[in-house]
Amino acid sequence: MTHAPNSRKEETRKRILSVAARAIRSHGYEGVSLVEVMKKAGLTHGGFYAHFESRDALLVAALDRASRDVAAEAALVTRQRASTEVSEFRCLVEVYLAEPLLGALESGCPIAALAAEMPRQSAVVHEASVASVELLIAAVREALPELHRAAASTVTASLIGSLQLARVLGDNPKGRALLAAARDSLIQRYDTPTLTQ
Amino acid sequence: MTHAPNSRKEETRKRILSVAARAIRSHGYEGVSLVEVMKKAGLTHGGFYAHFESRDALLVAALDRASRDVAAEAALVTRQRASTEVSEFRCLVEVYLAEPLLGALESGCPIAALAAEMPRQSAVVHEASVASVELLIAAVREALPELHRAAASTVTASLIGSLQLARVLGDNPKGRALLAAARDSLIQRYDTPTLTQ
DNA sequence: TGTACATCAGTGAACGCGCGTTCACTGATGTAC
DNA sequence: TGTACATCAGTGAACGCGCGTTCACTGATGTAC
Repeated sequence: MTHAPNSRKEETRKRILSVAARAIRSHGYEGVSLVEVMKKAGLTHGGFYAHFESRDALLVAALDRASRDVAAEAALVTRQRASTEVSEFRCLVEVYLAEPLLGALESGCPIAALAAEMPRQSAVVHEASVASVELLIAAVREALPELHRAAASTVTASLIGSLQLARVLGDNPKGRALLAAARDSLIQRYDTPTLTQ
Repeated sequence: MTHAPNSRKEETRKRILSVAARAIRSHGYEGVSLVEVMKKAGLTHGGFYAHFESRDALLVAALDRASRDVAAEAALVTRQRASTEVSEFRCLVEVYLAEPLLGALESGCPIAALAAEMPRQSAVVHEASVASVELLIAAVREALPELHRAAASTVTASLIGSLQLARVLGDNPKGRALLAAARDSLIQRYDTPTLTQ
């Protein structure tokens, strides 16, 4: 019945963070409103500074949270399919460019949602953004067959660019076709056994 | 000495539009401030509505202007090199992923700067954005060797994704390396004579 | 078990600021005669 | 050429609004005895 100290506060903080991790993806760094985030977390805005030092601190934590969530989902799908013949790279591409993401801006990779805003953020937010881009490139490198690991940054760029363009076209046949073409192209080109050309 | 009617006003409008075409790229749709745009055009903010019906109307016109500027530059470079052996596709890639763009957010393709914001804009701005994405894909298709035209949307996604990621890394060796890798990868894969594989 | 008190998560009013938009106006330009 | 007037591009004050941040407070939770 006794809780660890700070347990209730900690839960509230997690709730705020979870709302914020969705908000940065659906509205962008600059579109996030503290009042809205707190409201969606079931609180009034005044309590915010008991949990985060500043708006920037929230953006940094939310980016981290969103990145971890996407990485965890990719890892989960990969593990689930480990027994089949589906490669790690194919799993990554299919998670990253999954069709439901077209209509769910609050889900999916935060870098696809935020890349263009990253260079103009404050130093802390920019630095966290750079780190998160480098982590994504490293994750893509790990998932690629050894033969193609040098292409990691190019593949990452294709992933985020394709998701963005498909979302602009919309959750409709045009957007879905663009997404499918991107998946096919990446898998055909890079999902080859290590030793063949 | 006599000017055509509206000539002075027309010039002012062009000046505002030119400032706005840079502003949407350096600050995003949502980061554009009318007060700032007017100030940079050498005017006070009150006069804005004599030139544009609304903020949205400016965003639409600025996107159009920026898109045309980039297309014109690509066409110019292609024409300048027409006598050499450099292909149209290679010119496009080199203009689109040119190194000086790393430190010049106000230049370059507006879609790289705005893609993630496009799905959440008002109907008019979103529609203009979709049209501009489709125009870019069509331009890429035209520039590609015939053999590879089916890959137009995938190539476009690589272009915008690469420019964005390189800009996040910054105007430094890391950003330049990413950009160079993207150029090399695209040229190596797609800039092949029509009939060879 | 029951009362008294300390802790602390969350509330809501207030602040100064920049935004998009409106509008009465000023003053320079260009026309009429 | 010179004066009187109309046009119209641009000015600047004002509006209502939502923002990030601060802070005195309330009221529920948990501890001491």
